[in-house]
Amino acid sequence: MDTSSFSKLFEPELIQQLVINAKPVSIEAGQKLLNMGDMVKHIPLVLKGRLRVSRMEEDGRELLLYYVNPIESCAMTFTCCMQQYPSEIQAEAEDDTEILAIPIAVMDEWLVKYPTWKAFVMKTIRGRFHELLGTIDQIAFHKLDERLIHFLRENSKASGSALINLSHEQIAANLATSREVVSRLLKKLENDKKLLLYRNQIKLLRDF
Amino acid sequence: MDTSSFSKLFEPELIQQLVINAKPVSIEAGQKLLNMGDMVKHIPLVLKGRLRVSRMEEDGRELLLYYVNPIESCAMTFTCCMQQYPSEIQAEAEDDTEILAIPIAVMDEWLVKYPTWKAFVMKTIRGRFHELLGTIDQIAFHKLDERLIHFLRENSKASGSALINLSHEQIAANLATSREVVSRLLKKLENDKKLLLYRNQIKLLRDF
DNA sequence: CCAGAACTGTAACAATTGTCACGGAAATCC
DNA sequence: GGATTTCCGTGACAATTGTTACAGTTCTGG
Repeated sequence: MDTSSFSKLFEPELIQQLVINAKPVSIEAGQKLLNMGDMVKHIPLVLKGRLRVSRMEEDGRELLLYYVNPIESCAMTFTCCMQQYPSEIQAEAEDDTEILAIPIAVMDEWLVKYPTWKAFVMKTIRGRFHELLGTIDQIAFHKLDERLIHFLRENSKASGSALINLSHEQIAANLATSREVVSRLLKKLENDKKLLLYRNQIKLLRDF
Repeated sequence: MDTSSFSKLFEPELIQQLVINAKPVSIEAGQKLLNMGDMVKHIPLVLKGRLRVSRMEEDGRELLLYYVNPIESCAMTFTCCMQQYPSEIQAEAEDDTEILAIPIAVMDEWLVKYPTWKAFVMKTIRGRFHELLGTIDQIAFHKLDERLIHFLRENSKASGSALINLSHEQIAANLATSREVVSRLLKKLENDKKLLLYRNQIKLLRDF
């Protein structure tokens, strides 16, 4: 197991514990890791790739909450699992993703034992609060065109590329709106020379 | 200091620590406890009354995030203060409120030392995540009329009364919309015999 | 290659929400 | 009591978003 990415984050003893207790798991892009209502059995610690955390309504409408990137974990999972509550969110792999699955029993123990783990947990929770607040700001205070631009920017930043490989349908799901509305707004952005539209792909231009 | 409400929650030794370290503070209704951007110096533990936690845009629009009720604390404060980050939210007293102000230094220590404190912190964080997700659901998936009804219901439940003492302007602020829109929707609800409108007051009827 | 599926473009229209403009009623302040 | 402020009602209109319908295009699987 390659634990080098954690060497600056955790003390050696904790890394030893990680090797002993955590199970490496590979997830293909698009595969579900956790459904809403599931009981959380493991904490995912992302090594490579990216997890998409979202929320879904009964009617199938979805809303992106945040991403979990490498060397990060999922805060909602911490708190849900520590009290044996069912998950209120769903998580799926955005790209091909590798994680360490940490059994919930040990993480509670580590919290008391390893200061670096405690700090990591707190940092993770703070980060997720921050992102949730960002999400709330977006949907409460911004119009759909701004939210779309924000979404495309974030997506581009995360992938490190000006190319976004998503269908209008998928984008609409992330913003909890309809495909037609997204198509309309995207076309407007294309007319304004902000981007180029292809099938299943969007290219952001210089002055996006 | 009256610590009886915590006797079931915390072990005796921790209650001793509370008495030694926590400072009782009274806050009048409407008074600000924390502004956005402030550094957090103390954790508030609510004894009586209620704190309103909200978020504000530059242009002055506000959005209610959640309430902190007696024997609860503010999760965002935990994580902000433990890493010395400025607050991303503001808090003010909804009613006349009494809190215990706990210095941040000790709470970190308690986390390791007292299992009941750790459980309390985790429960608080989970609860806030839950409420934030509820807020997100409301604004992302529900129309304004539903959100208004939801807001009135919550408010009534919290105060334990069918009377709501708020102006249309204040309600609009909580929902991040305009006064006129709220007036319009309230009038519709009144016509539907769901409630009665007075100046600065709303009375919810039987079949609200 | 053909059929069907998935994706995109677009017009027309409906519903919701936001904004402006006012007027009147109720509370508050000298 | 009269002036001023705050609150509420309401009409008219604009802007945004949602919905329906349909056509054309590109991909995919036999």
